[in-house]
Amino acid sequence: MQEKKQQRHARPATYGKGQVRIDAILDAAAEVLINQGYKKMTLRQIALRAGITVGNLTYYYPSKETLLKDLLEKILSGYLEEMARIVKASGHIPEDRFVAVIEYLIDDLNRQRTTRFFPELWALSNHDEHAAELMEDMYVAERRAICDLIQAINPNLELQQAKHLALFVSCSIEGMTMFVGAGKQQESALQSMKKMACESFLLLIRQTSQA
Amino acid sequence: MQEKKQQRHARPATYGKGQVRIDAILDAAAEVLINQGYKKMTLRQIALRAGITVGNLTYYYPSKETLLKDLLEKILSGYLEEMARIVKASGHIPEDRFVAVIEYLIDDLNRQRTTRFFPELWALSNHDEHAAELMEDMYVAERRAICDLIQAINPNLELQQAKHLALFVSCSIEGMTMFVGAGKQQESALQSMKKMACESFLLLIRQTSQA
DNA sequence: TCCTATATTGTACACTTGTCCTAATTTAGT
DNA sequence: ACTAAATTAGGACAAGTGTACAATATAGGA
Repeated sequence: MQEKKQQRHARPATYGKGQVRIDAILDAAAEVLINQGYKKMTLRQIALRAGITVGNLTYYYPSKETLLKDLLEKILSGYLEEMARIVKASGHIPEDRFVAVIEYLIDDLNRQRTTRFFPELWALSNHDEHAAELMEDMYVAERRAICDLIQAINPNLELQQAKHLALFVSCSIEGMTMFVGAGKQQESALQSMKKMACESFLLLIRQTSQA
Repeated sequence: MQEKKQQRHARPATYGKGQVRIDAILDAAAEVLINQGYKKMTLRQIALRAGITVGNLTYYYPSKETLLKDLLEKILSGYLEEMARIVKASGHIPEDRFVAVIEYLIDDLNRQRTTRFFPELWALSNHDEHAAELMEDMYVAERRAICDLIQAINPNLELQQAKHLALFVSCSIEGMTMFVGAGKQQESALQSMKKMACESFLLLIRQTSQA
């Protein structure tokens, strides 16, 4: 039962000041990544946004690689925690909980932070092994949560079927990132997508039968 | 009835040699983009892969921006042409044609070229206006094709409904890019996704009623 | 063959990148 | 106040970036 510990790659900050700095650095890095893209996410831009010097930045993060690791871990774990919160907070009727999760995920596309970050992550994980691992971990957890809900809705499903359904559901929603939400289509489209997705997924889950 | 002309941004090549060079440059650029990502898509890498010098490269493309334009236009128009070919080649029963298109799009995810290129494009279009326009043009055309098929399947649908359905279908498939196909999940998952997608989409199209 | 536009090379430039290093400043416990 | 560790600033570095340009080589019609 190994717990995946939240390990920081930054220099361990002993004074309070250092801890604040590290947070500021990661926040600044996230802003730059989201507002300007990974290509322009340079140490100097991050330092500028964080209000410190490059020298100070490299004191906490001796390499850009470690900074990127911490940044991705922080952002991704944020999404996972929020997801877990939604699952817990929703009622006890499986259908309702499923719909709550779907609607949360789709509503999240209204945040520019989301619609800009994930394509960067996907592109990054194409050629960055560590980014790929972190991304995989997050989606595995997301699919597991969705899979549980699916099995609660239709207990007759085999595990493999439920897993494939969860994968399909996850894909369908992630695919909206580039097209729906923050500054892309009209608001009505997002509402329409939500309705369509929920109805379509529930239909698919209920009517899928054992092999 | 304006025709969007396929305009090259490269220096017009008068000799045959020049035309061959431009093709080689774009092919090399595509390879580098797909194999190493946009960040490493440098003029020197492209020139190396194309077997020419940087000086020669900048003779045809005086700026990296124009090279990127031609590259994206070439790749995207390739996908659009292939898509149009599939639509034309499929039978005359609407359902069959729809399924053919869906299956083509999903099967295409078996090409690493596809699963690597599109995330790069999505990330690029986050902060590159021109990339965003080209991408939008392609997806608009794709959705129009899907929308036509949807209306053929269920003529009772209002245009807006059909458009939203097409958007949902397109999103669902694009979302698979990061998770299914070339070196991601097992082959069985892709087959399962194909089956699920077709059944689910057809169900959704048939049962959606007028507002 | 010769000649001119085309194609190609090699080099140079100004700029940005991540990383490194030393000196100065600040912190918090004694 | 003193001190040792932690933090910060500022500058330097080599490597890599896109771009510019003059010199050379090649193509293909006259």
